[in-house]
Amino acid sequence: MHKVRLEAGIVLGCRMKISLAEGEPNEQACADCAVRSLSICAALDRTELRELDHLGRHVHFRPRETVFAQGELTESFYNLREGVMRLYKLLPDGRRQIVGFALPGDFLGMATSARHGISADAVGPVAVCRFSRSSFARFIEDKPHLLRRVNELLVRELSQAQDHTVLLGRRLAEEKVASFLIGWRDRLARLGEATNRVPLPMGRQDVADFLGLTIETVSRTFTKLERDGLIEILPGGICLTDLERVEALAAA
Amino acid sequence: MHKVRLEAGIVLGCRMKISLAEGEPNEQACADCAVRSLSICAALDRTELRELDHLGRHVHFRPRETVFAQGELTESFYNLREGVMRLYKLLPDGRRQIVGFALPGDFLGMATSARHGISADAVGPVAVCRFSRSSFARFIEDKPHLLRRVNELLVRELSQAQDHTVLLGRRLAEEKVASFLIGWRDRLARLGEATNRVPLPMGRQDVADFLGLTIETVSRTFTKLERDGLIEILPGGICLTDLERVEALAAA
DNA sequence: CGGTACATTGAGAGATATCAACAGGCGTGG
DNA sequence: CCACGCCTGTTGATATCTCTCAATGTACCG
Repeated sequence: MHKVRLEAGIVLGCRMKISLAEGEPNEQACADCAVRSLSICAALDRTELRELDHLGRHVHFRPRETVFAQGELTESFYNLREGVMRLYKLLPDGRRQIVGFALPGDFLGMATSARHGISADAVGPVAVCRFSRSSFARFIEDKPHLLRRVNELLVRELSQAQDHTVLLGRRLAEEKVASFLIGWRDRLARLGEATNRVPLPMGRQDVADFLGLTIETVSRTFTKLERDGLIEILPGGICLTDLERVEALAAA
Repeated sequence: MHKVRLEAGIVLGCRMKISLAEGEPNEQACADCAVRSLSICAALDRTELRELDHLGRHVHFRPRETVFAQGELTESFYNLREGVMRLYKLLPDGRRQIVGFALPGDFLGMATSARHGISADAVGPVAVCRFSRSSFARFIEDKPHLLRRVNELLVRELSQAQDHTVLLGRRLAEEKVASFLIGWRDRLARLGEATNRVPLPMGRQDVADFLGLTIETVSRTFTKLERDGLIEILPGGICLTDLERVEALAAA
């Protein structure tokens, strides 16, 4: 049996053209943005998009680079255009909890307080649109449709966080892993990658820190699911061999 | 040593005058609302408050009564005026995870989808302001200041959810309990009850379901913290005897 | 005073963590 | 082209925390 590495598509940012520029002017207009329909920008009309062009700066990050960190002053907001990001919190003794993975279209960095409550860094190569907090605040201030859009995204995020809460508090390792695979697959599906082959651009440690497990338990659980015929472990991802049973576990 | 029952103040809704009315007209105007400064209503001017008077209905719930349930159509939003509510999710097999406790000023029921993602019921007697979803949507639609206020509350809730996520995924039972006590105390403090005596209107099972533990573990952990001199267990609540050490545990 | 619901305590089981060893892929450099 | 080292992932043996099951205790209420 020959296993092919799961190639993540464009949304996961696996095309390796990386620029190191720190805030190049937007060579590409918002009007042509690939993730516009997914992001907060979906709420904007042509004029507003042109205005936004001047506010945002395209920035690229290499794998493992930090975009912003817990405790830092909130000076910018970010619209993720390409790639995957880890959002996490650290305890003083180094324990880490990943609160979520960000995908293209996600809007990051919102905070009531002056400082970021979480850290965010790039899983693979990442491209974002960066906005200065103050100018973005001015831009959004009097645009009810944009405010409603932000609202909508926040409610969705909150709902996701609540689901995650149930997973962490009340599910067994096997259910956590299955639930993660299904959830991740569904999110990718909304971006256009819809198969039962789920690319996992993040490593096992990331999965563990997301699910509140150790890396060993995640590894063992994957292996068990494979032995039981629910999944197949491929380099770079997972194939959901028996989708029904994985979904059953995830719902349990 | 004589232990006095911890009396929760007005915010916890322990004054037992309960009306069973199903949507009485607002006998009391929004302008005089005790929780206005805490709620989304803080963003409204006098005219808007009068308008809101006509949209909201005062409704009371008895202990354990359900305000809305997971899966139900989202027909109303709720502004909690008095009392404490449990917000939770159930797994098909009955496991329960409490995602949060609501206090006066909290705005409940927001959902992107047509159905509620969580259930909410009254811990003790509860008083809410109920708004029809559609009329509230119409009211808020073109009011940027109100939309910004809602965003602010959502961001705060999201941040709380993320903290909860870390607690569930990466903390030991002792840290969870300490963290819960500190967090609950801080929230009550913002409502005006600021002592080291923390009333706990919810039962042990609720605490357990909030912290992702069993009732026995919560009980044992309380007992251990008391034996170690960090807290004193009182009927109806907890006294933080050694605040420093409890906070150290909570931060850990 | 008995009943019921809630809380505490104990003993043992079980799930996951920890510690440790090993395997495989990949890039570097000889 | 192969050898080496590094990083990531897997597997095994044991420890530990929390759960489960069961009994007991306690407050509240009719």
